[in-house]
Amino acid sequence: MRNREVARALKEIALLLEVEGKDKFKPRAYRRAMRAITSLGEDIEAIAKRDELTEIPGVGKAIAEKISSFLETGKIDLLERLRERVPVKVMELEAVPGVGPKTIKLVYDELGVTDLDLLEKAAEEGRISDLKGMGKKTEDQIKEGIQLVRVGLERKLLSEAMAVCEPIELYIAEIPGVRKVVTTGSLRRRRETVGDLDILVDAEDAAKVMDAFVVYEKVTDVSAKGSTKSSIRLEGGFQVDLRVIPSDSFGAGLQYFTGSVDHNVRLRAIAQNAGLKLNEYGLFRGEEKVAGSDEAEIYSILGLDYVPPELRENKGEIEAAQQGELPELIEHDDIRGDLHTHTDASDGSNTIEEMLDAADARGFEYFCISDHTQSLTIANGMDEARLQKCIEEIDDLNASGRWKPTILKGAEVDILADGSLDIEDEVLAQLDVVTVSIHSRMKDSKEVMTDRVCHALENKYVHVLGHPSGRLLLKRPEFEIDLERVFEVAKSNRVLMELNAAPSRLDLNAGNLRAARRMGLKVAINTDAHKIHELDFMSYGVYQARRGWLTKEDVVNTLPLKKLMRVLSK
DNA sequence: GCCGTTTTCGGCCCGACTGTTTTCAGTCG
Repeated sequence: MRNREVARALKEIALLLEVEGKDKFKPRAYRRAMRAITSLGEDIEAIAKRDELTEIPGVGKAIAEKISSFLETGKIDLLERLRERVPVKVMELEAVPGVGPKTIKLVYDELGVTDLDLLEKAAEEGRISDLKGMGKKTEDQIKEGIQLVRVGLERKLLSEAMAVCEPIELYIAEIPGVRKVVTTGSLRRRRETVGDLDILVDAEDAAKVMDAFVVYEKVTDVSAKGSTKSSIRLEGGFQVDLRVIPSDSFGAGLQYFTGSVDHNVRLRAIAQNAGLKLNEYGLFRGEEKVAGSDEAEIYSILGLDYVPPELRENKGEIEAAQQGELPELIEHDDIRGDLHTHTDASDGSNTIEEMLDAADARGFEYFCISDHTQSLTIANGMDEARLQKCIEEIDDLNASGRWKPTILKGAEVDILADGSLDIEDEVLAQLDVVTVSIHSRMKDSKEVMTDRVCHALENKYVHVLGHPSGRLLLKRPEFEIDLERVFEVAKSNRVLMELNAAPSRLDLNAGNLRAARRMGLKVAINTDAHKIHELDFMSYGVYQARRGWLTKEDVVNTLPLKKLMRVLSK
């Protein structure tokens, strides 16, 4: 996937145009296209190949040509020319909090600053505070910002962000006079990774909330404190914004701060066309507020069904909501079991009994044990003989009647270099759920990888393709693979796609899930738990499924056992 | 540069906060 590279190039063009300062709408257009591509979820090269770049909102003929050029040659003429005219490392300067295009232009024009080192030098020498419109405080802020960039402000996994968020929400909830605390932004939309927290508060006394918020124990820096809005940084640089919104505007605030930006821009345009105005305080006709306290009411007045936060990405949810065609998204309670878990028979941490106790405690109706197979030696993968023993052990455990969930016999079988499997068919034939996964040769070319996976899916004993894209969020990109072809082969061989719920994977991504759904493929949401507490990853899987527009009907582990077994008996 | 149930030309989201300003520009979300 080269989406990120393309987005980066467009952003650099936008910034350079802004620094040049000739036209302020052109850079805005490039930024809009950049945002659309960032949240695409589908491989932009595939879209380019289909000649459908201009279907991306914000991408017209001119930008489409530049994207094509970038994909083919790695270059964009305009960008090259801009870099010559404005030889400034805009991307690294822009990363400094508090520094935007205008500041970049100023320090470049007046001080010849072209990169982070020169910016730091200028700040250290006090030359920035001498500039018009700049002062000592701004200079100090820039110095601190440079340190933050150097430390590396990165996004957090959704799971980590939620772990940071929870105690802060509790802390705020206990401030006297606080009526409601909701975290909005990308966390509420359940994005895979989160850059900062946006907390919304309904309280009697805003000032009291602000005072308490900025002295939260883990605060290292207060970057803003006003009467309704404050920003802090936590240890490690994670930013948390807090807003206090009046009760009768709380729903509008929720809507506004949940975003996404593009979803909100569309919504405000719909309001405008209806002679209304939408902002974080409410929906207004002239001076009169027609909605504000209730988020759903805003959608309703604008003629839309309520759009769940996970869908608010301007990816067709507005149109669907207008036509009453939003899918009824899967809920956590729909899940009846987990089809991919590990025990200490391979690289899991808990015994099969411990895992079963945990599954029982979670009220599962069925539970599949699927340890690794022999090629994954590092994970103590099983050969046929050990797997055979496992199968017999599970028969005994089921017979014991000790656990409520029916224990399903499974394995996570390795796909070898040539696409064959590392366990003999006669053993696979005895398993209830055969999941196949790639764990090796992840740098294979797209062609080879796609052939490998498709070949594996043609084995008649295979039920599920595990973590189909192989990515590790913030760590490892997806491997090169033509998922569209994989989906087709899966469909004709009645193979299910896994949505791996591990928060570091969330594999498939939302765009892939939608594509799979469109093709009529069924999905299994699995935790891939290696420890008992990882069974709780299921929530992240459900969030991701919702982001991928999946309904209960699209997900096989919402089925009662009998129906599930019918799906699995190919 | 993009886009259109007012428009193929003429618009382009907007409010809070900060800092450096006596009334506003820049950044951020």
